[in-house]
Amino acid sequence: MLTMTKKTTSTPHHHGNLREALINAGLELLETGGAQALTLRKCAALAGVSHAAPANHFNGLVSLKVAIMARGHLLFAETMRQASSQAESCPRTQLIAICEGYIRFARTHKTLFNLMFQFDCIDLEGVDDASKNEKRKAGEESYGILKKACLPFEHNGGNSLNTETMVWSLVHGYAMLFANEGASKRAIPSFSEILPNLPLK
Amino acid sequence: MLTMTKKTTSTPHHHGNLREALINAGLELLETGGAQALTLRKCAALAGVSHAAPANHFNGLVSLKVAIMARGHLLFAETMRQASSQAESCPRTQLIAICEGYIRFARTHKTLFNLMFQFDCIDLEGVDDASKNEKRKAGEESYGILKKACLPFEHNGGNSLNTETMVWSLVHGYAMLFANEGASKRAIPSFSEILPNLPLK
DNA sequence: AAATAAAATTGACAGTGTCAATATAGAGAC
DNA sequence: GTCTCTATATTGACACTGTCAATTTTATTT
Repeated sequence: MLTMTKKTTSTPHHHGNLREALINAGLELLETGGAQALTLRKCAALAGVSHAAPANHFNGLVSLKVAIMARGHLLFAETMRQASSQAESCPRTQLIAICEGYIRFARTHKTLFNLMFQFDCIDLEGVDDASKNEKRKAGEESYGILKKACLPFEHNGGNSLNTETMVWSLVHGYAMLFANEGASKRAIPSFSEILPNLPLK
Repeated sequence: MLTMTKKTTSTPHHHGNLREALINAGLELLETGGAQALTLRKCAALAGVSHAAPANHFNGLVSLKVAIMARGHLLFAETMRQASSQAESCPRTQLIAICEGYIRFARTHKTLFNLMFQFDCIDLEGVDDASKNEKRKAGEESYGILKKACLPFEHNGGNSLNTETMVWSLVHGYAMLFANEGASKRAIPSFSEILPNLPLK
């Protein structure tokens, strides 16, 4: 008898889907224990496997981190999409809402946000292609939301790249510098107060 | 006989000035080997002492890192001061020069810059008071340069805090996002192109 | 010169990432 | 159904890390 339509994407061998489980474990450790709690061995333990099991799915800790960064960008994009959908359609209102989503994500997921936008970029030598591709794709998705919201505007000579770059720099710097509880000593202006008046196209 | 005028700030015991040497070693390791090369044991080895010697000067690795952040802010301030002194006195020219110094520092000292502006703030519980104070003071010094350059301008209702916050966010985000060689694929606008036109007071 | 405090050393311990060797489960071929 | 073979997971080891306790060395003070 032909066992037709047998699952081609069958759950692998022992665990089921360890790669996914390790990413989720990493996210959880990051949220609860901070950056230094993100450990290959802790992820493995949280997923219920031995300490060396992750090696079958990630070429070392860095590859897992890159996969987590990718996952973070998906959550990031979702936060901005949600903010956009709850705001009115006026271009400036939309842009502000998305930026506030940006900032809220940074505030809510400090450690993940920091990992995602690490400045001294992770050396991608030796990182899994899967993780790298996921990160690139998810990064483009999240950036695309901001980019789209900049399209109605014009800034410095009609080059839309100028607007994108200005807005992205502004919101990213604001999120980095002020989306921390520690900075609450000073009365920081809201983002809408520092966003320059952008003329519509 | 009175041994008057004996050095009150005498060089301590064995090493001479191990605290300073450890900070310098940390800076060097950071520049040459990246973030993960900054290790208590490597610093100790580079300073020529045993692996546990740093404990006499820093309450753990985090305290050393905070001291290194402080030192970084001094270099940061120096870079911006130099940029300022080499530019003409026109307010906007001054501001742009200082911001370009900001960006140049980020580009030149990627890992140090990242450490200095780590988003998920280092837990300062248990950090040496000396390191904490150094960092606060040096941070105020570097920020003061930018702040001063914002004074001639007015933005959104005469509140100078708005101008500072806008400019700082903008330059910091720009430095974070684009002061990396990896981002050179796209043609990024220069900073002066994205700095909005700020009316003078 | 003796006593005291500061600084550095040594040794140990629990974690960490990573590698090699081994065991095991599932997939496909017959 | 059985047999291979590959993917996956385990175990054990290694070097390296931060940190602690005990000890020794050095400098200052009395």
